[in-house]
Amino acid sequence: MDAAPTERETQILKALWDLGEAPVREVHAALSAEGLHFNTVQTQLRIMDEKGLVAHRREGRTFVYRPLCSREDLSRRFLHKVFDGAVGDLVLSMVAAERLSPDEIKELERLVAKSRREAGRAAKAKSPKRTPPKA
Amino acid sequence: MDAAPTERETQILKALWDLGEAPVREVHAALSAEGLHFNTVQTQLRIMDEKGLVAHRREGRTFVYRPLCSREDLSRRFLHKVFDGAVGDLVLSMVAAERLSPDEIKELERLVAKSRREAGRAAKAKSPKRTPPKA
DNA sequence: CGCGTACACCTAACCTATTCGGTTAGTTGA
DNA sequence: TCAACTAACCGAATAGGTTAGGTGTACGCG
Repeated sequence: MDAAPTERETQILKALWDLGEAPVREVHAALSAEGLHFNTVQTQLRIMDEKGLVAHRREGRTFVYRPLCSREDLSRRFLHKVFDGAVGDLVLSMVAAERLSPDEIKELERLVAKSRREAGRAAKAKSPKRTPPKA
Repeated sequence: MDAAPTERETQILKALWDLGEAPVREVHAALSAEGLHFNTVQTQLRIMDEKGLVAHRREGRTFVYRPLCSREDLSRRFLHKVFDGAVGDLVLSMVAAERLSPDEIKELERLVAKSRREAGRAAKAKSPKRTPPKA
């Protein structure tokens, strides 16, 4: 995906991240809190398909959609748009903005330490991991 | 600011974050790479003013603008929009998306450790901090 | 076969974002 | 005082996002 998802599209992507892969009906159901018309969701998905944000396959007579844009993609986009790629600044900003509790900060330390350990290995392997589900 | 800045508005905000405070002319100059018409920038700033994304004061005959929306604000918005507020997930995602070098990871560790140290103190004090630049 | 349901597809309507052209009105220097 | 400059203000034209109403078709059922 090259195009940046709009607000609504992001919402739909979120539903797909949870569902992994789903027909319009399920996406619509997952977004029921929004009170959108079925056709609205269907149209959005078709547009997102054209944009390359999602892909679909036929399952009998219905289309089953799956996301082509991950949270990482959005994170990267945001990072460069707002922080010009300075990860450190983003994290600092996060900590400042979210008033993390000591527990949360410990958790962060743990995560960072873990990724440090994995960094060495990942250099050689392909580091799969974060590719969304696939039913 | 309640409204989310659009793409262009984010770009203008970035210029203001760097400039701290500036008249249209300077913002326009800072965005010269975009080849925008002066009036375009001026109009955008007026709209952003109405939206509450920036504020202005008179300096003789010209308006001097300053940002009312910080990087933290956008970070928070993004965090909740995409990760439902899970900071840890965001950081993980960042690390995955940006292929951080061991050095960068060490830097992150340092930042997190520092904020941990500050968290203790901030608990008792009022934790000011949150006021952006001021020329 | 005739009907209701479920779905893909098309299109219209509306709203917002984005970009400028044109106008008006202070300021300055000749 | 007038011409040139600069900046605020107004409005229009275009594009894209968002929503939903219709149409046509395949499917299962009495």
